[in-house]
Amino acid sequence: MELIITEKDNAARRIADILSGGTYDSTRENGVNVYEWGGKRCVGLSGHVVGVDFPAEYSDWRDVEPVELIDAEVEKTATKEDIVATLRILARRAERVAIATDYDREGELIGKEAYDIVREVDADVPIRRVRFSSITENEVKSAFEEPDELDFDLAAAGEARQIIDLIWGAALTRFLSLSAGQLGDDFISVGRVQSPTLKLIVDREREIEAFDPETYWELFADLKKSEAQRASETSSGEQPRDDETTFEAQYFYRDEDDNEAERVWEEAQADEVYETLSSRDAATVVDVNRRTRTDAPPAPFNTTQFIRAASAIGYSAKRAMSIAEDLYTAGYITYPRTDNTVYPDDLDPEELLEAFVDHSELGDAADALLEADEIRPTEGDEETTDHPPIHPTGEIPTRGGDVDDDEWELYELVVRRFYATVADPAEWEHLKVVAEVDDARLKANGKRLVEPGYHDVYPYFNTSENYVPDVETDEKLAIEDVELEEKETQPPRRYGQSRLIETMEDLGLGTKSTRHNTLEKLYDRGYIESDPPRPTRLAMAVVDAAENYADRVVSEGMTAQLEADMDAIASGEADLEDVTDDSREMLEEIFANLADSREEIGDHLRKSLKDDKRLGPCPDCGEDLLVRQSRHGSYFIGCDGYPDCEYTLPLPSTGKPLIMDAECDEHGLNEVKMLAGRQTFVHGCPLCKAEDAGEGPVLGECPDCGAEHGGELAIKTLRNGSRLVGCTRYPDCEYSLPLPRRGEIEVTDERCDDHALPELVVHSGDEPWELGCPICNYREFQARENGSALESLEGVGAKTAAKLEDAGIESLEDLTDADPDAVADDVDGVSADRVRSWQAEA
DNA sequence: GCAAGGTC
Repeated sequence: MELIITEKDNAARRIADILSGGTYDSTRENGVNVYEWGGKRCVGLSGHVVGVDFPAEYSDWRDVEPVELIDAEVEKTATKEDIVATLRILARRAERVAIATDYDREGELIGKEAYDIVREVDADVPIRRVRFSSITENEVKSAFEEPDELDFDLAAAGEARQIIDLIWGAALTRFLSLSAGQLGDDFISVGRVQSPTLKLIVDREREIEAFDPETYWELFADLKKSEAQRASETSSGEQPRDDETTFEAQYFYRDEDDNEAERVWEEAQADEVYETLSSRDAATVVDVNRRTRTDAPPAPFNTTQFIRAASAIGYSAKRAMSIAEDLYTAGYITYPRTDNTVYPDDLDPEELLEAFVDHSELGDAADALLEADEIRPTEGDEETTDHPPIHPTGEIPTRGGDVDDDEWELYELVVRRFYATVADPAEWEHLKVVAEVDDARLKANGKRLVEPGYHDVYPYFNTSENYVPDVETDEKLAIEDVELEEKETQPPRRYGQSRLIETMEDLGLGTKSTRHNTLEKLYDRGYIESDPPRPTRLAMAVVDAAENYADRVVSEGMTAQLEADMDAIASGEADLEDVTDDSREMLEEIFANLADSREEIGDHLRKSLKDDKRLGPCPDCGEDLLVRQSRHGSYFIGCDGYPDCEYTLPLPSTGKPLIMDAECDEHGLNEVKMLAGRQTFVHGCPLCKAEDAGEGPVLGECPDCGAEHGGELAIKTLRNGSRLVGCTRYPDCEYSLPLPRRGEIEVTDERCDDHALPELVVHSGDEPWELGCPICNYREFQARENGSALESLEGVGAKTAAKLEDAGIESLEDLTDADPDAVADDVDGVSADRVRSWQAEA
């Protein structure tokens, strides 16, 4: 039996189809598809099925100094066990093996991983490598007729990357996370690709923050071609429409470098020009310049250009790729992850166009394109072996049936881009007119699309025209209206997602398959927010720290060097050990410098984390109000002065709060926006909102003002639907407690011994849960949020603290009262002696 | 619970 191994199931099925002439049988082994025919079996991997990692003894972040990771062993372990197991079973029965993974570096490494798995069960079976850059009958068949050998050097280049990325990423990520005490879900990550990408965003933000706007003036005049002149030109003698004779011209002058400049930097000078222009009735045309420009059709889609085009019609990078993935899996478009911008020879554009001619929406354009004498597609700069550029397969989905509207929209984009690549160039006519008023000059730039060319089939680019009438030199134009506009220079704009992805590609950061994921990662890590992405203070602190101590990891130079090293490994000029050893040495040096600065770095990071949550001063005590999250996931605003100050404000139940720059005039608090995808909305000042609260059932006396003024606590519902327990004397008394965002709240008859408030039960989902007394509930939460006091003890981290809490020891007091032996029995990995030493410490 | 790279 011959075993054929591909990179993914989809490719396995298509190759089986081609090689078997459609006669293959499909079976499942271990939940993995296997395609069988005439003595052959074809199975698809799922990309990498093994991954690199450190041995288990390095997995506890607190027990291992990050620097130790540098020289730790790096193991390969199966990450897709079912596929690895299936591969082993199939390999045992194979007499020959063909590795048919993707034709690029990572494909070679994935092939090598499969090779190693096969070799474990059979040391002798012949293993060959077949390479093809698109899954078409010709390419696949000829590849299998001339099998080649696996390129072990190329695979080793990929392995070097894996090892270096793991060591640098893990060691520095752990160092920063530990220095700031950010463990668990909120770790602070660093990596060869994510950090330089983050630095791009942070650098731009620094420019924006440092930007100092300057005032300047621009002058415009409406010029009108005289009626008489116009009439004499129009043979029919009919009056032209007014908007066809009037056009806007802008004042300009020559700067020191003899370039045309429009901005006037001195007000006095602007006024002077304004006077000149206003004092005359007419301007004289001194120059007319007409030229035609050819506007070439765009190159075929690679991943980046597809994302860019999708983003121009309103799709985020993530959404665009997810839809492209679905269209690919369903067979409507080719593989969406590609660097290639040159169609392969196998692609017959005419044949593909013919597939569309009968289609109700896409047929006319295809018909028109087929009328051309010769069809020659455009080519981009990048010709690679990985996959063809993204194009339609010729299989057309039905709109509203096979695909929904969004999917159709992106499908149509891919089809029309293909159309554009085989369409004619467009032609523009540019007309530049310069007119003079005394020594002041005005110019107008007109443009007209004279040959729409590819724009007819690809309507996604801006083709708006700017009308300037035909005029002749020395012609007099009436000055109708003069305007002087005061403007300010603008800071540079933030990068949008697609612009970032393009820049990453230019800098060589990430790959076609990972760039959009890297952006998502930055969002997940709390480094960027909103779209276009804006960096958080945390992001700025992380980039600062990296720039100061590990410059390499925030520089695109690390990737450039790694690429060069990988090329050297691939060509046999270097080996994996040389390259990884050098890299380890560099990281050792970085850690030598980092050692003394751990606290300083941690302080800066912690401070920035707090800055990201700060809204302004607490109206009760003046400390900072911070956005916090309750144990149940809902957000609210609490005071940093807790427990001395128990001031809180509620937040809406939908979305994740984003603190905006805008401040409330009345309370001096930053306004809040709730990020919830399409339902994102601006909540505004949370204190203003709280003042609109509606009241529900009364629970009992207000602990703040009840004794003195008779205030009572009630469940209140705000206009936006969020709830809280607040005082009936609000706004005179601002005492409040948070409530969960979801579920019905039941007020039970049982009362809390400490606070005399009723216990609350929340009904949401299947199981009602006991919230208990709202004061106790909030105190418990605060204890968690502020970190357990137990963590202040020598050698107690979040994990141990949690274990102690589970055993009923929730405070230092509980600990000193406890019997050390009983604690040691209850808590795994804690000895009675350790408990005694904590008791002494407490 | 670290990275980046495949794939879903």
